[in-house]
Amino acid sequence: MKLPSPCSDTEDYTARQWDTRAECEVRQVLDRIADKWSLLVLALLDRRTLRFTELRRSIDGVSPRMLTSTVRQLERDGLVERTVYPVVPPRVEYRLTPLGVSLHDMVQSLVTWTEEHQDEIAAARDEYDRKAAESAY
Amino acid sequence: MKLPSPCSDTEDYTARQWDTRAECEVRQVLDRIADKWSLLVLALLDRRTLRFTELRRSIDGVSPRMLTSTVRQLERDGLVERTVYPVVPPRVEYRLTPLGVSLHDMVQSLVTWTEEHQDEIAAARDEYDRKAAESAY
DNA sequence: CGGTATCCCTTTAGATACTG
DNA sequence: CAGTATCTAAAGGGATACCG
Repeated sequence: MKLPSPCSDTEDYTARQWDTRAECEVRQVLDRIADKWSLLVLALLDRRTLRFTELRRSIDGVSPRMLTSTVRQLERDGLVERTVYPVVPPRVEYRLTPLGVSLHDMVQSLVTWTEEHQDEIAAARDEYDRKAAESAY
Repeated sequence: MKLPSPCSDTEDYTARQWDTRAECEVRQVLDRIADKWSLLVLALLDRRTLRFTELRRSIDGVSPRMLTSTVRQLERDGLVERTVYPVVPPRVEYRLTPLGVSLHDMVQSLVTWTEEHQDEIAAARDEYDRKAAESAY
């Protein structure tokens, strides 16, 4: 995803001027946690060290290309630590950094919010779809 | 975005079994707040009612197609309320529902997390890029 | 004013074969 | 084992013209 972002020119998120820089920090974090596999990796590495193939087997449907790309981005952002052991066959281990743990905690509270409100959302959707269906006649 | 999701088969997010249903609630909420324009709309409607054109003018670069799609999804999820006044020319107003306010609060705490850790992330990236650059030689 | 409809392009992700 | 390379498919989003 690109441009616009909930970054304000001031310190206040609710300010009226919106930043459209791709560099916006909030947007970047959001893009990271919202991508298709990052959250799974973050959760699997919670209090646990896993190797590449272990991650791959634990995440149903991920291709080696996407898993590599995902862990590399997480590593680049300082959320995951990658350790290469110079042995044959190669052994590479992944674990969360303290920053990764912190983000995982943040995500947990989003999960909690979702659990608390999923019924409301579902009800809203049902009503919306029902009204849409009846006005189609 | 599609399939996999940080939904467990149990109540516990940290459980080991991962759900790959597109219906996962967490994934749906994440997809909503991570899309390109929803967060901007949510923030602009904070404590404020705005008309379609007002939103459009406030969000730099949004096309009518995307703005319509964005507010419709937010409305369907019960986050935004859309009120049509049967006058000519038409008048349509958007405002947050209590659920929308609640999600906006949740997002605010993500913003806060990001502000608190953006220096760490930036430092990690710099180091990663620096190492990548030097190992390229 | 508040949208829809249409077309097109870019980004993202999946499949698969291959390698140090 | 832990990836990389290449190709393809699909989703997301932009531009623009038009309509009730």
